[in-house]
Amino acid sequence: MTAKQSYYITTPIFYPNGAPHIGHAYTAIATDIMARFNRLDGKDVFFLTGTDEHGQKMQQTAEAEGITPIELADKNSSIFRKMVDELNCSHDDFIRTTEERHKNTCQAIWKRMEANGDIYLGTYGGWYSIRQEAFFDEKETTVGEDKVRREPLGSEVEWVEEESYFFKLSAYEKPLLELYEKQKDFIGPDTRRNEVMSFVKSGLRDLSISRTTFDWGVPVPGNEKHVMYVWVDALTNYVTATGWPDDGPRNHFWPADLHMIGKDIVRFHSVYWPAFLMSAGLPLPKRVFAHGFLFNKGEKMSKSVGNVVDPFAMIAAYGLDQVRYFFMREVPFGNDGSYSHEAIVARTNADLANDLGNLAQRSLSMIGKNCEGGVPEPGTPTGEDTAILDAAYGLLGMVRAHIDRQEIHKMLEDIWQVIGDANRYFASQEPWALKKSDPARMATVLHTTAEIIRITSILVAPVMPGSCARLLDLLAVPEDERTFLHLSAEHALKAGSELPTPEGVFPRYVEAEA
RNA sequence: CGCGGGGUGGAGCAGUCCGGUAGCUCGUCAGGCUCAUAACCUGAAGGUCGUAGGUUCAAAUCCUACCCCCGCAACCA
Repeated sequence: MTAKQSYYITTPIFYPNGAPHIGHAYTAIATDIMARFNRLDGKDVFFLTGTDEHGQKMQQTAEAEGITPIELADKNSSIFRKMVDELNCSHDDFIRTTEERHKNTCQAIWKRMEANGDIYLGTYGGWYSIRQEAFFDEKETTVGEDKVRREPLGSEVEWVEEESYFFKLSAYEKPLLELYEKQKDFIGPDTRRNEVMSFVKSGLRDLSISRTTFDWGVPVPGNEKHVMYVWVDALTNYVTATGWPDDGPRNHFWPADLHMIGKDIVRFHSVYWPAFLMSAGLPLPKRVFAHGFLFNKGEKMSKSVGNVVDPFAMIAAYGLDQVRYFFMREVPFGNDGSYSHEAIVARTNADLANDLGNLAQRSLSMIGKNCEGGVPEPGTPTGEDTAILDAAYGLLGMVRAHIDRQEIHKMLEDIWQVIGDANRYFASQEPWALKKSDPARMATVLHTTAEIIRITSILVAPVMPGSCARLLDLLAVPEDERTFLHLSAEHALKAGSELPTPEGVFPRYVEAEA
């Protein structure tokens, strides 16, 4: 037996300076689906998520709250951990950048980059706004009639310089462009790849990678006055979790197969990160995929507008699997998308309650009432039977191709095509009429329909693990026969298996009385 | 000339790269069925594909100009 193919996938590490919102949940759900899919497809999966806990903002927030930075990090990191748990994410590790293992890896990678001649000490200068607590590009600032230079929101800026270590990003312009050319699927989707390539072609400046103005971070080896600035610290987490530079059971997972990210951090993952890794002599991740943003009824969510949706509240209102399904089906993955109460209700009622849920209920309740022996014994299949069954058995190949390109919405489209066909098949075969005219034929139709539910439930399990498990329970499919290896006719439902009383898995969402 | 996305039946979208009878989901209307979660099935109505030109036998699709909407530049995926 050959060793399982390994598959390492990551979410970004979340910055726990505030509460998680639906965007964090979106990334986590999508990544979880990729992880679960590959696990069911027989791969040895390592799925990493976590929190990025260093930096000036965390330090300032902690001060404002009168607690220490680590107390703040502990508190907020646990909320993100609770979020991924409630989302039913199947992560294998939850990394925190304040952990000792991470400090070791950061310092090790820093030393490798330094030894390679890519880190030097210089001066970082910029227009700094005390009120905004941020640096601004000179192009963003304007000098008013009073000869005072201001940032876009109007506060005064002053030129501030500090000692900083720099990474020779400029030296990696050509290697990066070669990477994008040679490894065409390094960045997805294509629009993001184009953006990154034009950014790199426009010229790269060296990158400031340390700070002396705060100390909440990983100390720079050999100069403890400095802490590492966000890039090296945060991105390195992906390597930390594999145990590098020490020997360990997870070493073989590096390089990562996929970094799933939001489109706002494409540059960090597709420019800075591979450059760091090249410098440190480490293998590069195979792919970076950036999904789009979610808008609340077409409007960007923001705290000031007050339309920020709390993922916990959303799960409570619609149900976890409904939320997971909705976002993956409604929004072409990689594009921006929009959500609203009406859209979630319409989508989940139509697809889950009416199509899949009702298909299961109508067929299983007929089996329950008319087939005392449990799963009915199928007879010789007709053309209609084999057509729908072949369509179902053929899904895996199509769906796998979509998932390889992170086209999660297309996977669901294809599966729901078969579910729709199965409803039409059921209606055209009229098993309720066959009950009197041809009970043996009825048994075949019911078995065929149940088999479609078995196949689709296994395929949809990455998206809706809980609900699909319940569907498979209703079909009495053994726990160890629920992987993609079992998506063939030879593992079809066995006649005579005893079945529990069917009950609805996807209730309709009914509006509360006004 | 800041960058980017988009304007296709009532709503949301696909189709645009590689021109060739305009498609999907929801909604609406009519019919059917009765196994089922007021569900399911069938059919219909509804679009001069943002505007104006151009290329072509033929343009939603290619070219040119213009109009409009939205996002980013603001803690944040």
